[in-house]
Amino acid sequence: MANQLNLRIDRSSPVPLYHQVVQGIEAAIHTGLLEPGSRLENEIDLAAQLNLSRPTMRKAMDELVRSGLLVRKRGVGTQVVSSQVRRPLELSSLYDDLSNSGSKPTTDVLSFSHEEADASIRKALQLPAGAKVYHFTRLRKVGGKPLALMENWVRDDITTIDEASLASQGLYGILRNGGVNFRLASQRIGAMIANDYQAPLLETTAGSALVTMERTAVDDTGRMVETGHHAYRADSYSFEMTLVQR
Amino acid sequence: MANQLNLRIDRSSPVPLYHQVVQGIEAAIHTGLLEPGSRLENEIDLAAQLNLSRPTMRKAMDELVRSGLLVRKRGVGTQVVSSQVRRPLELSSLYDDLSNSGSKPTTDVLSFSHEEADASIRKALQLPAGAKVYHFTRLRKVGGKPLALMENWVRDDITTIDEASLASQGLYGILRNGGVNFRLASQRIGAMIANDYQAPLLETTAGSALVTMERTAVDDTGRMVETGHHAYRADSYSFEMTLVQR
DNA sequence: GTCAATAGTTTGTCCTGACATTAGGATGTT
DNA sequence: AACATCCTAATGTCAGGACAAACTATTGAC
Repeated sequence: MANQLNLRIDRSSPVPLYHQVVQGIEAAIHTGLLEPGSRLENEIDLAAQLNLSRPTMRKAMDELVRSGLLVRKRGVGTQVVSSQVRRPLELSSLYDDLSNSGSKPTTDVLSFSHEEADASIRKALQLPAGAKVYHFTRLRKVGGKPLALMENWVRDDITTIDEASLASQGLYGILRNGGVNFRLASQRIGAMIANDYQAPLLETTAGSALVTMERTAVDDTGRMVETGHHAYRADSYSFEMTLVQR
Repeated sequence: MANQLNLRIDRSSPVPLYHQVVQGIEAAIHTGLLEPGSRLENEIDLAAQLNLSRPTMRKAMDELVRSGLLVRKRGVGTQVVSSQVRRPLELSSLYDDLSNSGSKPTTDVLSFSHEEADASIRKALQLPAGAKVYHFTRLRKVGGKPLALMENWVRDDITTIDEASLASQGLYGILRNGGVNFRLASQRIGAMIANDYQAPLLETTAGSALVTMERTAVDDTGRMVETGHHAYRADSYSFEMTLVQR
């Protein structure tokens, strides 16, 4: 008890109250103020201390439980989950992930075209016959070392894409600036052996292991915006995620 | 308009009302009664039709949005997301996944021991020095064909595990019967080349691609219950998931 | 001393009500 | 006819209350 979460709620802020609580508790956990395994005060007292209603407090805790930071148990209380588990896989691009982790990614655009979509791409993006798409292949490097080989198809009725912008920023950044609000993506992760085309580009030998990902992203209007096949060097990349039981 | 969702709410059921709504809408989507892209009626009317309050209706829709089946847009309405995207990766075992998809998995227990945990396992499971764990290796087959090679370590202060039960059911089933309530798991997915030990067991050749997964699972009391390294034949298995932007 | 009934605490569910914010269409003016 | 403005409809946020269900710990009985 005496948690003293040091939370301050700014009612004049445009940020929703429950989200301010989420951010506050997240910060408390990350700074170590709330230790793993420690119990929080009960919802009603916490809400009262912050002059919030219980539903608002509960909504905040719901989010934290969903993201795996807290664990609730009826009749017992709410605990900070033992740390060491990572954040869930987010709907972000490789470029963002690398930038956020302090690296400076670079991109080589290996091919670029604006062409009519073939049948498989039309199916993946749910486009009518004759629709055109941007089709390009990129090589992503970090610290001069190649990490990923990416081939993508993007529908062309949203924003224009050119080779120069692809070389200077991530695809998702371009699309977001073009007004796309991503909502969800479905992806499949597997493995394959590097072939003679991939191996020299990724500066590895044919026969080495690659992690593969196929992804299709959907925006808030339900349109399939982008689909792509990516291949990563297995010795440099893996997908990390946290699954939460509901 | 006139959606006629055919939902029936049973107020005497122990299943929470919002969850009955979730199940009903899920069923409507899967049976095609609600087509991809179609708009739902607004929350207030839907709630009124089912004699529910709006918060209850919203809670149901929140779940569906979270799982990626619906998309909401303020001022506009709620849409069924274009199908073709799959369900999110769930906290379940390979055994369950295979059983649910109609296959009949079998398990060969290659090794089994009850031994003192070494330093790396103690760290992964957060155990004190001298603690003992179950350590075993299994080969999972479907239709007689090998699919996965799995090595696991399980803490021994929860339930007893023996070779016979491992051969007849999945690890998560054993642990659940032993009273473990899983809450979350963190896992990493990557790739590797089959080595001389793995290749013959998986009936493939050394040098072929494998998908690897390392997972640590936590129960509702915050204890690390299980950790393991798995290797799957890349030509037979891949991880499929849906990411939802919040 | 051991076991079962009980009381209290905490989260889970559900309700009614209110106002804010946003998107998009309708309206009116230029 | 083109444009800006207003209005409407829908979701987003927040409050306060009530009861149910589950777990803990205490109390009581044998």
